[in-house]
Amino acid sequence: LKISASHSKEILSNHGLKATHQRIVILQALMETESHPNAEQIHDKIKKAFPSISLATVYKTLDSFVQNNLAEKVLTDTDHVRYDCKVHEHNHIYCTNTGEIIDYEDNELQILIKKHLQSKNIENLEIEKIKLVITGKKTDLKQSVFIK
Amino acid sequence: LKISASHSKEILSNHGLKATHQRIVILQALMETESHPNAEQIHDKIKKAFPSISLATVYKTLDSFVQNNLAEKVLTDTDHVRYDCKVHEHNHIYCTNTGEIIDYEDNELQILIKKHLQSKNIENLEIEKIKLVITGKKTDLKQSVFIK
DNA sequence: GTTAATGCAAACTTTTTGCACGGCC
DNA sequence: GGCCGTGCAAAAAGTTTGCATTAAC
Repeated sequence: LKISASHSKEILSNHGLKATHQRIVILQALMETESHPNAEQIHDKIKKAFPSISLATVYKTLDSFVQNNLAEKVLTDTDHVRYDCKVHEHNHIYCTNTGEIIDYEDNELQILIKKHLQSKNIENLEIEKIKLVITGKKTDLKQSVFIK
Repeated sequence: LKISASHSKEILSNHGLKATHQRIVILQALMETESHPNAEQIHDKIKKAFPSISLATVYKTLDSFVQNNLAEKVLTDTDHVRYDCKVHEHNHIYCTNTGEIIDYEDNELQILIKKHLQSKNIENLEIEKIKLVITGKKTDLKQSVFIK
């Protein structure tokens, strides 16, 4: 999802963040990268157009995005933290062939699971969100997973 | 789940791993720790009774457990790798208050989700396993989450 | 006896921190 | 102009590696 600098600026303001050049560019990069990048990948991507930007700033900025509900950390089975622009509750498919993390949106599924959990009535737990993690292999590597 | 040294030894052999003193003790520690520890926590726990054990060995051993399907890495939203004894497919509850990872087993749920995914017929994906991650807060911190 | 695992220390990778400087509101 | 964000470099945290020693089968 490509967004303009002014739109990025607007999103930052709406989330109570000062719209610095660095944050504008990092948010743009995060929103237009589908692959759930880590801090270093975002830094690499931005450096071409903005060579002075520091990796430490990317770390700090991504942290501030998470604090302000603009992004969330993605759980991986390696030890690396990756980021996902927070749009709405969605699930992830981990491809064990390629290491990709693919978004899987399925509102019906979300409702199905929540209904089930409600019926189970888990005591002493206030559920904030749920996420299904599907691990598998893309069988046709030349082609993206097609979500019906 | 407490297990004896001889039982631990047996499990290791059954998984094709040489039953060294270190591995026996690490497996015992992992099985009896409900909190999904990381390498350092396991090392700390073992050191009391086995002061010469090296942290590097704990890392190597946990890796070998994962390779041999005795354990699996747990995905956290921090950057730390934690471990879970591999028993069977199960879900996790992350408590945002305490940082705990609590197992949630619910076979009905597993079946429900799988049926749904089958009906959705996701193309080009061979599903290996699914795991639901529930994020929430334990409302009564003095008491453990009770799974009905 | 042979082969593989362990312990140590050093290296490496990823992330965080402190502080002086600069830019946004 | 005041305050917060940034860049730099150094430190910290977490994990891996190489190699000589030791233990399992």
